[in-house]
Amino acid sequence: MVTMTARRSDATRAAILVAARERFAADGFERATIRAIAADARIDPSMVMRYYGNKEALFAAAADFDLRLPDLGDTPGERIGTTLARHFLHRWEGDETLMALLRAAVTKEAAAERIRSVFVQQVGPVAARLAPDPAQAATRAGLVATQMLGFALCRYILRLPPVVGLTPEEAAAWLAPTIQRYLTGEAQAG
Amino acid sequence: MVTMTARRSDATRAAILVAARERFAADGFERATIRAIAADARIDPSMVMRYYGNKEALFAAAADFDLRLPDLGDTPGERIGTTLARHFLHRWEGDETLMALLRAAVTKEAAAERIRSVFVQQVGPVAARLAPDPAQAATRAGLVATQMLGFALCRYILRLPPVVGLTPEEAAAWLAPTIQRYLTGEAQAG
DNA sequence: CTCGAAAGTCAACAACTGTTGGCAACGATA
DNA sequence: TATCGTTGCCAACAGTTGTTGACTTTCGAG
Repeated sequence: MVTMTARRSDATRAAILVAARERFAADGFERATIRAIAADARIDPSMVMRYYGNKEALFAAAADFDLRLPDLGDTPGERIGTTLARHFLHRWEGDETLMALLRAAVTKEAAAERIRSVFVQQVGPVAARLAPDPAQAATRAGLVATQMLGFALCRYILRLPPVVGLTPEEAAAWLAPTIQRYLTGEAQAG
Repeated sequence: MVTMTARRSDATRAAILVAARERFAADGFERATIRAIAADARIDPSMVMRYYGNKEALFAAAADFDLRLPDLGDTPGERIGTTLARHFLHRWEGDETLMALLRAAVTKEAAAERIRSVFVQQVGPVAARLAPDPAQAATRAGLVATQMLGFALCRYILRLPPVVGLTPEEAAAWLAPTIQRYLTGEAQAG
């Protein structure tokens, strides 16, 4: 048979991945142990090794994700900040992968590199299309990253009470003008 | 004699603290080992335990710091954003303690709690004095935290190239209007 | 039913961790 | 010089970690 048949172990593989994402998101890379992940998935630790090779590769599989930025082609210029702010918030609220990646990125260079590549490949092009000055597109994308990652850091990881207390709508309303200015506002000379 | 005399071991204590700050800043709490810190300080690991008790207490001693926010009493209202942005940047550029604290805060609840208390006790009062609406002072302080910690995260930890490439003056120029608006701008309803 | 690969279990390994207690060298005080 | 607290080093502990290999069980194809 040429077609890829579903293996009997697919359920186990998936359970490992779910447990790994949860543990990496909650504890970071080094505190999330293979034994704890295996216990959550109700299997033996050695199965994790068999199916994913080692801890690094397991993390790489668990932290694989996509920002899924919208096209923005038909978005009116002045609503870009609001649209992007809402999208980022929605993405963070619903996917543990992002928390796993951010927590690990602080102490694992490989995870930091992945975050960098996500911003270069996914936020960069958006900024390139919207920035009034192509030469500063990368800087503008970076500034957007500082605000969005900073918000996620304070809300989901550090859990600063005033930031946790904001509703997604309130948060988007505060952040939108910042994103809008970083992307399309006048350049700052310093 | 009542006055505290300098102990012969003060130099060692200080060397341990310097090495600990460097390692915690570079590697985070769990990857910074007592053995590595002791090696950097050119002493035996057991000395670290004798002088600081355990790893938690060593971290607490190494991560003890003060934001040293300026008074802002005689700062014209419209220059508050610029003044604060510059102050934060200057503080981050010159003190490894902040990096050690942020790196550890991502995986250590005790370190996250310390960051929270720093913002409540040091940024909160500033926001309370400047915010047009006292009820929203805490929210405004939290928003300032999202931008400043997010910038530090992207520049010093994730090392996003466009953010690393900014000069302190350029960075302050971009961030100042954001800080200004979060502190003194009109409230967002959501 | 038979059989062999796949799936899962179990025990152990080597390395590393924070931490401890014993013991030697030092240095000021008497 | 004799004494005693201070400073430092060494070796070891107990626990945890990622990882491995041998073993048994399961189950669908022939």
